Amino acid sequence: MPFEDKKKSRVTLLDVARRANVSRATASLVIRKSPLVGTETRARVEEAMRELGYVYNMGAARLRAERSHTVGVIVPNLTNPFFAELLSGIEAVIDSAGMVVILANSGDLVERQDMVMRRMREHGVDGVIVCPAAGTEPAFLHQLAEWDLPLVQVLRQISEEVDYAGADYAAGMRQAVDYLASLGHRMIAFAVQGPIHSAYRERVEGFCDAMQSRGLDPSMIVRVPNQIGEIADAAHLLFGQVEQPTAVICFNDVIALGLSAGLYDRGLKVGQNFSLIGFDDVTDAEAMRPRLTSVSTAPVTIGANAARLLLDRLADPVRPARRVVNETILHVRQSCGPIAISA
Amino acid sequence: MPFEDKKKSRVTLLDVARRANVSRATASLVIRKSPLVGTETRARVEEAMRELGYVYNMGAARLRAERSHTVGVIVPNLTNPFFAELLSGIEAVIDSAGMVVILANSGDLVERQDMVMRRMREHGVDGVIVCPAAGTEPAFLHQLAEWDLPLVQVLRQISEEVDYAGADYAAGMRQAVDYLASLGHRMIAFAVQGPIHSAYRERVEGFCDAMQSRGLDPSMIVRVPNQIGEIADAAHLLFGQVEQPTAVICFNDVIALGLSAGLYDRGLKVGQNFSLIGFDDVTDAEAMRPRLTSVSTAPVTIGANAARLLLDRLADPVRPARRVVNETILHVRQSCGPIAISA
DNA sequence: AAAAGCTTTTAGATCGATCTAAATGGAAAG
DNA sequence: CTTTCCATTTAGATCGATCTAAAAGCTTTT
Repeated sequence: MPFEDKKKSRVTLLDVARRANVSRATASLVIRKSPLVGTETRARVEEAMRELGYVYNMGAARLRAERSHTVGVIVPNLTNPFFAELLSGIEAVIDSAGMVVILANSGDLVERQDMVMRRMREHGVDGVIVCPAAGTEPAFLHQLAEWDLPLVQVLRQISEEVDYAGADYAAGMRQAVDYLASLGHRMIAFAVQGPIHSAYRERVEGFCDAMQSRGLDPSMIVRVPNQIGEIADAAHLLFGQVEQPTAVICFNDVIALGLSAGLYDRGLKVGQNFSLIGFDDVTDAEAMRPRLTSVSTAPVTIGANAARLLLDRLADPVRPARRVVNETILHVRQSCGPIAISA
Repeated sequence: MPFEDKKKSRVTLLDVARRANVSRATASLVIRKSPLVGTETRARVEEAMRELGYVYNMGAARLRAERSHTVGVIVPNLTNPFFAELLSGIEAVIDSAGMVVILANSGDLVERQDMVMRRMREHGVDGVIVCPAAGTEPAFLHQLAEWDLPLVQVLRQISEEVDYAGADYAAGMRQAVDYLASLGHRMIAFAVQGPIHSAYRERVEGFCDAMQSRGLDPSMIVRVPNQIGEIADAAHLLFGQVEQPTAVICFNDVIALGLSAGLYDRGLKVGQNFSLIGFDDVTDAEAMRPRLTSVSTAPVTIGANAARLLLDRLADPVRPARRVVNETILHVRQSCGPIAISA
């Protein structure tokens, strides 16, 4: 049994350098793939690294070089599959750039967001991708700029002067309204949910604009509960008004799933005597019956866009702010039918 | 305009110390809440920190103190809502311990898992929570132990000598089988999917044991496609055999959702002339129609358990390995009915 | 043979915290 | 009045990399 085992716990660059008969500085150049070192020397150092099982120490490197190869990501809610997909897109791009993601959940609370942001700074992240909690002030983002912390907003936009990646929600709403109108619907409701933020407003305004430009009444906006199990029971809200809708557009697919169940409970046949459109087009849409027609916002793509935006910003901190707004696509399936049958 | 702005980019502990008329060492003690410093001194230092807008530099601290307050989390697939919930449970506990999560996606590929693990080591994580990719060798985990990297397995277990947090899948299967049997079902199928790992085997074995102990035939195991859209079309696989099942247990809720659609397409009424049980009980289960009876595995809780296991391990690196296995709960809703009606 | 111009290598300072071991000051004990 | 003891405070080394500026080897010119 070798007694020299626990002696030196960590193999350092100095150990590698000694083994390869070069200086610490040269070994450092090899790691960083500098073109300055000779081919033969490089090979010798790499060999030594292998033999000793050397592991690069980011922490030490960061201290000197002021780059941590670390990106903070702050989302309001991890449980929501939509954010999980977003995160997946971010992670893939950040990973392929050789960096890692430090994750945090703001719970859509500005105070927690402040805390989390502080922690990110303490950990020395190179930049942050954040889906701002509802109620975030523009001052918050500008504060970060003040601190020289590169930042990208995703899904929700608070400030025009900061990079942003999202989807064209208003256009998505127009696609949904246009499609329903083309089927003859005139009484179209909009079922909304959750905290109020830019993405929320864009969808509501998109809905109103699209309705009004066709001479339709955009006032049938109903709020449904946040708990998925309670949405079905809220279907009656659609029919409390004087005018009865023949179709409903949902703020997201989860609402669509819930309302679909609620309409079923009331004996209505979705796709036949009532039409339903979802928003986001998460994977479940394909598995619903009838298959859900939904406006796809491609969260994975948005995440990837946000990550690329941040990488570009890191490369050039003074470039002007950019906005990458993804086109939405109306995915027509079976949950809508012509008004003729509906009536 | 003040010209002294860009001079000193970062406020260091030394700046704070000077401002408070103490030494760097004392200021350091204040940050770490050491009881050694006098009350008056502590107040003065804290005041100075506030005035200067001091931000703690983890990177520097870690270099000296050998603790990064960072935990690596490796999951095979972020897109899956189940893992998103798991992650959410982990994040909550890690966060409340004042640490942060570094996230990585192995894509269920052992080579990527190796890469990702290396990166975690480079970043100096204090420990790792990993849901091992299918096909991970026990040697892999022991290697990590060799490196003194504290580790917790979650959801899937590769080695008995390493902490593990999961659910009692076999018991969950027994609950499902017992329930269906109590309704009179004797021909029960099991629809499975995905890569083969310990959680997969535990469910299959649990199913077989439960069936056999009741004298039932456990051979009706069918594999369905991974793509959610294709599952519905695979419903016919259930009826290709000589013996026709009257009920099916699904490996997870996604399959249940898909098969439910497929059964609907074939004109079968789930809960009336065919029974269906899901597994995991993700939030969608409540919104399906008929409401899905499902075995709950509480991923958020499992995640929290894993995180606590890791924290305990960090506190005491030599304690014996523990296993925290969560009880499953059969959540009865409406997707199952007695055999009498089924037949 | 010396000077100039490359390419490659290196010593030593440095990043911002923590740790060790010792110093300081004041109160209590002798 | 000295000595001991306790509570605070501190100087200086240290963690493991990177950076700067200069040195060491080369070849090529003059």
